[in-house]
Amino acid sequence: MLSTPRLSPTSYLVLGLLARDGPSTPYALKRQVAATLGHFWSFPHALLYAEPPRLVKLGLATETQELQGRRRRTFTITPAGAGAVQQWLRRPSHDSTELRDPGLLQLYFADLGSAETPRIIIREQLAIHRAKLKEYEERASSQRSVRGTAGAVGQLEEWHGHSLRMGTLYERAAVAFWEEMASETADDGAAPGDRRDEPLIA
Amino acid sequence: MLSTPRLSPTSYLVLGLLARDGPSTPYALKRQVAATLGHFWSFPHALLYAEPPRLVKLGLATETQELQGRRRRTFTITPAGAGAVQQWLRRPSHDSTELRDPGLLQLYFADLGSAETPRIIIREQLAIHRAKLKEYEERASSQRSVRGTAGAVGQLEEWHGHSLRMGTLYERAAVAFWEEMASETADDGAAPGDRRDEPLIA
DNA sequence: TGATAAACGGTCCATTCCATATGGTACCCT
DNA sequence: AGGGTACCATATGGAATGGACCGTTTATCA
Repeated sequence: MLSTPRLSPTSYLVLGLLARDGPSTPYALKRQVAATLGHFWSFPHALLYAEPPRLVKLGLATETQELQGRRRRTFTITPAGAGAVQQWLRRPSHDSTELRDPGLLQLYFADLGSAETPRIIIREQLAIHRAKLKEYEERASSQRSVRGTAGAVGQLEEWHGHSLRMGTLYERAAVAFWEEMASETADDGAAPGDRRDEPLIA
Repeated sequence: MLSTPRLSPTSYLVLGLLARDGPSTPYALKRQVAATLGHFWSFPHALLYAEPPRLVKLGLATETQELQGRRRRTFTITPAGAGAVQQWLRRPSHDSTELRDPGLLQLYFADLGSAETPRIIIREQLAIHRAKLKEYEERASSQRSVRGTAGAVGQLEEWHGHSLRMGTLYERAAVAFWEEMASETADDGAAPGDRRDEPLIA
């Protein structure tokens, strides 16, 4: 019970989804993830097929399988699994964040290029993240308007908004990051007022 | 020449370090990385031993080996390798960022816990990132004072400062992120004008 | 001085991850 | 019924991961 052989982030992802959405097939998990966390933390679908059986072996979930047709396997969280989630939520994650950003890597080596290289890289990354941020925010606002008309929408909508907010917040941080880089690098003819609203068009 | 079978971020990391620091052993690469990018992008050392030979096979580096003692292998970038780096620096990285943050994952499932769970998680993450930020900034300032006394210090110091700035900027973004989360979740006195951010509690 | 420990430098291995290919199932349309 | 296209799932080969392990050099101290 206490000596679970160390659960991975993937384990908790699956357990969490099973806890929140109820019994699910791996395919359902895959779609959930793709629509939410998948935007910035890629969980390959093969993983989401491989993880639930592991959880079953640990007694944290159970499995039922269709006997005809697609023989879909549906996984259900057990009390032990739910307990593991609760325990995890109470235990602060000291494992440090992995930020694998190709743009950051380029910036790190920007001094190997020409004098304009840093500015070019920064401008590019800024454009990319602003575009993504805009996309999130637009989707969020359309979401809101839908909700406005429909009164009490199901939990689905609710967590959808939840996940969108995560993406939004992350992209907002990224934009802030690159803007800071831009201002630090705006040596020569630096920005006069505020160039924050440069058109995003490539 | 153009049809290199797709170089990975790891490839460019190694090429970039070879370009900047000159001929290096895998161990030297490992130490460089650990002191800089490794803070937020873990490259396991085994990778840094495996990658250079691959680059040799592609003609982007050459290898020499000590014949006695530890039989260290030293790798040197070739003109083709240097060209690949330059080309890469000019090509914007559209591959999206991977942000693998256990804290973020917990936050995503915070509604499965008790009412205080979100606040606890946010407070924890904020503390963690603030501590790291402080550490970076302190090291940066001690760095500066050393440089102040020594006049023209070598390039080593320069890129060291460079890398520190990266860590610093990243942590600053993280702190901003979690502060934003904190302010959004400071419900009890909920946001007056804007209810978009309904409390996460189930 | 010699013995021992500690740090250095590197390799190897079991496991997991990951992307892609591929195979089966259900539904839709005519 | 036939065939096209989503949908759903697994298989597979290569890479990444992280730790154990091993030889070399330097430090410590009796």
